Amino acid sequence: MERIREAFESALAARVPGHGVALERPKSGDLGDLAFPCFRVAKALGKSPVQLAAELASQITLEGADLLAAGPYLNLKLHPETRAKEVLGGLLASKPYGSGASNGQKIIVEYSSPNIAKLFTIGHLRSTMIGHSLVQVHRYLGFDVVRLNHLGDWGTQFGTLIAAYKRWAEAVNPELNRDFEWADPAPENRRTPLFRLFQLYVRFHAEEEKDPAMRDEARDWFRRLEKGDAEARRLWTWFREISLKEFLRIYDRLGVGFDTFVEGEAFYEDKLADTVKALEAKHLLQEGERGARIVDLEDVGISTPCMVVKADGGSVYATRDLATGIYRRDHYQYDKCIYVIGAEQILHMQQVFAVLKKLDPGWFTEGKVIHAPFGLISLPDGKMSTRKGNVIFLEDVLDEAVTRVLAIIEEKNPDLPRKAEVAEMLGIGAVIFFNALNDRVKPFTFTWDRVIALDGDTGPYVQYAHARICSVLRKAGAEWMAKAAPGLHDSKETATVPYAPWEVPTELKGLEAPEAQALLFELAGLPSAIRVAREQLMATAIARQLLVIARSFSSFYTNCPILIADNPPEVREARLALCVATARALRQGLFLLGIQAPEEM
RNA sequence: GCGCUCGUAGCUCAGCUGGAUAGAGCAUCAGGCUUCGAACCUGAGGGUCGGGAGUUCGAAUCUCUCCGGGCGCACCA
Repeated sequence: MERIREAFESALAARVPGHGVALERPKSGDLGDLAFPCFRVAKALGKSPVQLAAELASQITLEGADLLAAGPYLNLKLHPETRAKEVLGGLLASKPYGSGASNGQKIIVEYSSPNIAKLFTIGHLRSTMIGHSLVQVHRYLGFDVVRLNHLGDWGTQFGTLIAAYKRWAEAVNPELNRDFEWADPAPENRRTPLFRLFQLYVRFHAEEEKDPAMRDEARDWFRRLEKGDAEARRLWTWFREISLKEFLRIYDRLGVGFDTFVEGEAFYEDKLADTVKALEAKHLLQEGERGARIVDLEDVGISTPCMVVKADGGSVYATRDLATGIYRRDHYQYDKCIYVIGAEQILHMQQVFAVLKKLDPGWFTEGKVIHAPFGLISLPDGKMSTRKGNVIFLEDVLDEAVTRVLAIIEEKNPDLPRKAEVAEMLGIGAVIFFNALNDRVKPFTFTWDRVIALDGDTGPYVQYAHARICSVLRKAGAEWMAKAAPGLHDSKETATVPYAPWEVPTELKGLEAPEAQALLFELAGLPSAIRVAREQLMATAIARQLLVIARSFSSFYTNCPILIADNPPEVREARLALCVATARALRQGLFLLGIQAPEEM
C-alpha cells in the first residue's frame, strides 16, 4: 500500500508542481483507497476543485487502479485483485503490520501509580490500561520505552496507617491475617492483609471526624517515619510489601508490567533538599503567604503560584514532582516523558512543568514532558471516595465480568475446553476494551451494565470474530490454523505478536465481493489507527478500527462462504488468506490494548 | 469569580490537523440458522451537532459570546 501511495503522490506532484499533495483515506472503501482533496491546490491555480479533479483523473494512470473524480475529490481506487494483494501482502509480511523500525528514541511512561495500602478501584484501571496501551503502541512503532510506576508510598497517610495499626491491630491481629471483629468480614475475593490494612485506614478516618486529636497521633507517626524511627520504618516497609504483592497479582491478571517499582514518592525524599537548592540557585523562590516559599508563574499565564516549601518547612506534592522531573532528566536522558495522571491534576502538572522549564529551559522544551490526563469516574450517587468506603473495586468488576461471561459460555458453548481461562480473557477483555473505546479525558459515571457490556461495540465482539476465524481455519486444516497461531510471547515484555512471515498466494480470485473488498479496506486502516493512537495518546482509534474490522469480517463471513465444496480451490485459498490476515490484525490490535484473543470461546 | 474540560439520535459514544449525504452500539420495530460458530447478520425509524454571532468557497470541527454539566484554584496527595 505504501508503494501505491508513493506512486500516486509523485504522479500528483508532477501534475501540480510546487503544491503539497496531502492524501486522505476516504470515508468508505466504495469511494476508493486514497483520496486527494483538490480544494487547496485548485484555489492556488484559480480553478474549481471539481474541474481540477476531473482533469487529473484523465491525466494520471496507475497500474492496478482507477482514478475517479468524485466532485472535488480525486480518488484512487485499486482493482479488487490489486487491493487484495496490497493489503494481504502488508499483513502477512515479515515486518509486523503497521509497525515501525527501531528509531532510537526513548519514551518514559509513568502510569498506574497506586497509593500503598489502598485497593485498586475502577479508577486505577484507567491510568493502568491507558498507560499500558501507550507503552505498547510506542514499542510497536519502534520507540524504546521505560515503564515507571510512581507508587504513592510516602506522605501523611502513612502516619494514619501506622496509628491505626497501633490502635486496633497490633495487639489482636499483628499479621493482619484474619478478619477484624469490628469490621464486616472481608469478601471472598479479598481476604488479604492489604484489605485489612485498608479497613484500618477507613476506620481511622471515620473516627477522626469525631475526635480531631487523632489527627495529631497520625501526624506524629509520620514525623517519626520521616526521622527514620526504626519502628515506623519497619511498619512502612511491611505495609509497602503487602501492598506491592497484591498490586503485582492484579498487574499479572491485566498483563501489565513495569520496569521498576522503586522510583515512587519515597524514592525522592532525600532529593527534595537539592531540588529546593536548585530553585534557590536560579532565584526562582519567593516568599508567599504565611511564609511559604513559592514559584510565581504569572509570567507564563498561570495565576496560581507553585508552592514548593510549606510555611513549616515541609515539602509538598509539587516538591516531589519537581525532584522527579530533575531525576528523570539526569538518569534517563529521555526524548519524551508522558505522565498518565487524572484530569483533576491538570493545573498541578502545568505548574510543575512550568517550574521545570524555568529551571532548565534548554532541556524542558515544548512537548518534552506531557500530561495525558484522564477523566474522573463517578458513581450514580456521586464521587468515589476511598476514605468513605464508597468505591467500586477493580477486582470486583473483573470478577463480575468473568462470572457473567461464564454464564454465557454455559449457555452457548458448555463443552468449551478451559472455560475458566477463556472467561478470564473475555471478561477482562470486555472491561479493558470499554475503557479503551472511550475518550481518555471524558469523565463517566460507572454502571455495571455499561462497563461489563458483552455484545455490540465490545471486546468480546472483536474476540468473537477472531474465534470464528480460528474455527474456520481449524476446519481448513492444521497448516491453515498454524498461520494464525502466534509464536510464544510474553504479554508484559513485547508489543508485537510474533507471526511467521508468509508469502501471499499469487492467485487471489474470490475476493471481488463487496464484503471482501470492504474488509480489505478496513484492514488497511489499522496502521493509521495505530499512528493516531500515538498522536492522541490514547488507544481509542485502535479500538474503533478493530470494531470496524470485526464487523466487516462478520459481514464477509455470512455472505462469502469459505469452505463449501463448490468453491474453486483458488477462491477457497484466497478467502482463507483473508481470514488469516484478519485474525492476525485482530489479535495484534487487541494485544496493543492489553487484551488477549482466545481461539475458541 | 478565574482557569481547564465537556455538551452530537431516547441512552452511551465516534467524527483525526476545517472538506464528500454527520456515523456506530444499546434500546425499539421488521426479517434471517437442514450449509464454515445466531456472543452473529440484513433492514427500518430516530439528529435545530446546547443557543447565538463571526471567519471561510466550505464549520460538528476554528474564534467570540451566552446557557448547562464535571474538575481545579498554594500549606492534602
